[in-house]
Amino acid sequence: MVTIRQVAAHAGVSTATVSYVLNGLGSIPAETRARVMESVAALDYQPRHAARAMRGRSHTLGISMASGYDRLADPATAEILAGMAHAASLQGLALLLMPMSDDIAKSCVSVARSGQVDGVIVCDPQPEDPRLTALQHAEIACVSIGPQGHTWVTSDIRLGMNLAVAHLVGLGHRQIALIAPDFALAASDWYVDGFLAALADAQLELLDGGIVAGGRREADGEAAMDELLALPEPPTAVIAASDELAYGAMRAARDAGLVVGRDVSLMGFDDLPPAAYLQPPLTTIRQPRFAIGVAAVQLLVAQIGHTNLAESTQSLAPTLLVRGSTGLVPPTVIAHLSPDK
Amino acid sequence: MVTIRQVAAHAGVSTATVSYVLNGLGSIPAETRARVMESVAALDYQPRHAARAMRGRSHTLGISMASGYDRLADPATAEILAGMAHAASLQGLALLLMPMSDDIAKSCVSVARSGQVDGVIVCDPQPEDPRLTALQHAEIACVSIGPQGHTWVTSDIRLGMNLAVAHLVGLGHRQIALIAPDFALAASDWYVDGFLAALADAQLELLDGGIVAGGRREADGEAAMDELLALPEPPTAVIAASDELAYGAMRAARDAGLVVGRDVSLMGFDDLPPAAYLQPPLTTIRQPRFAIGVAAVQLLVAQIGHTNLAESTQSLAPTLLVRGSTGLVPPTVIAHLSPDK
DNA sequence: ATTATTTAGTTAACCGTTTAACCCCCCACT
DNA sequence: AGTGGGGGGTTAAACGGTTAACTAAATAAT
Repeated sequence: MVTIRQVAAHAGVSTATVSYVLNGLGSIPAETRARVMESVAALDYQPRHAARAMRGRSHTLGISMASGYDRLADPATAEILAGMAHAASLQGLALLLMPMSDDIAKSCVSVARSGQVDGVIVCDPQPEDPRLTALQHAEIACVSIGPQGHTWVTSDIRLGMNLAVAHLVGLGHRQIALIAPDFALAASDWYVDGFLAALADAQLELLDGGIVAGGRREADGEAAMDELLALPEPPTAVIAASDELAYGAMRAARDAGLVVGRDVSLMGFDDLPPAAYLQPPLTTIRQPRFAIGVAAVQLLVAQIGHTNLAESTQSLAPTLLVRGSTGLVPPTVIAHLSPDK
Repeated sequence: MVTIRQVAAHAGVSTATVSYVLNGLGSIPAETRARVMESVAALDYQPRHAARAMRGRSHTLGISMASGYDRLADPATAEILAGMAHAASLQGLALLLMPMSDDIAKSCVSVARSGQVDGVIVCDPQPEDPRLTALQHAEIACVSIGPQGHTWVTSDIRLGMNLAVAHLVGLGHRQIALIAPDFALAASDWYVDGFLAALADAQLELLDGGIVAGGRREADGEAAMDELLALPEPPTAVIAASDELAYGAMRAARDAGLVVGRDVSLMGFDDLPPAAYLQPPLTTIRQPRFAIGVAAVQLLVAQIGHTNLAESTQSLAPTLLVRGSTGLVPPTVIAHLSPDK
């Protein structure tokens, strides 16, 4: 174990000088600096992280998951994490997947208060998430992934809905329905609000029964689609608030004898890995997950430096991915409608 | 910032006593113990991680990625990570996504030597991976995900191949081909060896041209399948060494006018998220990714305790997932073959 | 009755850096 | 000659725990 003292002795200077050289502080002439660096190299010196962390910061950001680390296996979460890891690495920061006990809020705060991390990124924040209140109370820098707490970053769902509706309108659709997301989701209102706003933008009226309760799982999407298809005036296009709902909706449509993309258009929301492999490939709104991760790190870093815990939020733009599940509004439907109106 | 000294003063004992109580060491009577714990609670004391890490271990395991953190976005990697995080959390260990510079091997070793982590899990080890040699040279505990280095854990590819071949043989197939993986993969030999061994087990001969060079991407699988279908004696069943190759192979088969699962059977290897959503859903070999992550942590922890760096490897069993892309060998082919033999 | 052991603690020396405060020497300026 | 000011360092006090070594009293063993 080589210490800074040994390096100092080897270079014939004091430990302070070595420290200054290593941290680029103080006024050290090039000649001394070179001698010290030589000794560092010769002894293969590596400063102890724990010792430096005792004074300054740990240069580590914590990641807190809502319930268990099973969520990490979710491709969407993984992509956000990749963005965070990428951004952190660029700044020379490490990311810590914080260990957790039964009381997640408590274990999350204690890891932060122990100084092992300089701040925390809260993933999947629940409404009134106890982690957020606890972190805030302990005055620990934190950012949440999702609209919760005082500093957060999320996908601009409203914009996504606008993109989706605009795409369908551009294809001639006038009767567009929404399969709503799980209402337990923090951003669930945004889907509905965004949908309604987008309809208004396009000067369309909401179809009777045009918003149907969805949920989270594929089966929910299937049930919702069945409901929509049974409507007296069924929609020609359907937006599912998540890809997973769309999977189910697609099955329901197919089971009803409809060809998705021709007889009825269907859009997802998320762009999960299976989306491109469905038959037909799913037109969807891609969430800017990697960018969300990057932004979260940047926001957190900014917050750690300055003690001003000013609110700061960021909504990142999703993008439209046109694939095969959406198409021109079927002429038969138009014919059926023309005399109707 | 509450320190151990303040707790000691509050409880009317020395700091040593507080430390012993907190770590469950020494012989402290229940009465004193209780008094100390009360003070800890009253002052809301939280020991500094850096200070404890200066003496003992950091109770943190490092994760090193091959090139960049983009790999984290890969669902397969994510699932392994979830397993690691789960296992680590159970032991009260944190997982650190180590920051990295251009020279990954160097930055990986320096983080470990700085004592920020007690050991490293090396993901996606390349043949002759510089990280492994460097870590080993620095005598840092490490485990790799994949057959490389002295301690590793991986999926039992040979067993997987056996499962695959056995499944197809059970369906009556006798002419089975393999689309080989990227030969840059550390375990690439295992796929071919396992396939050959499984054929031998079933007392089948290798088809002429029955092993075709694959690769990594979907397009490679497509090309490989085209090649197989053009064979004078085409296989009735094909095993792709990865799901991604299978996606391409499925497309090629469909383009050739074949119904996968009826005219030709196709199997993947991995079970990635899209597999279940293909048309037909892909029969595949599910890699025990979560379990691999768990095992990696356990192996690493075992290695950290004892300084004996004994070799220790673990191959975890994959499982067969029967879906729609495999079926009974087509009768026409049997008819065609019967007189042939 | 004396010695050995156990119990219940205390004291203080670390662990390896950082950094505020200080020092000394040399040069320039008045 | 005296003074001021920087360059180029050094010294030593933190930082907040852990733990080896020690003490004092109580209990057990001989």
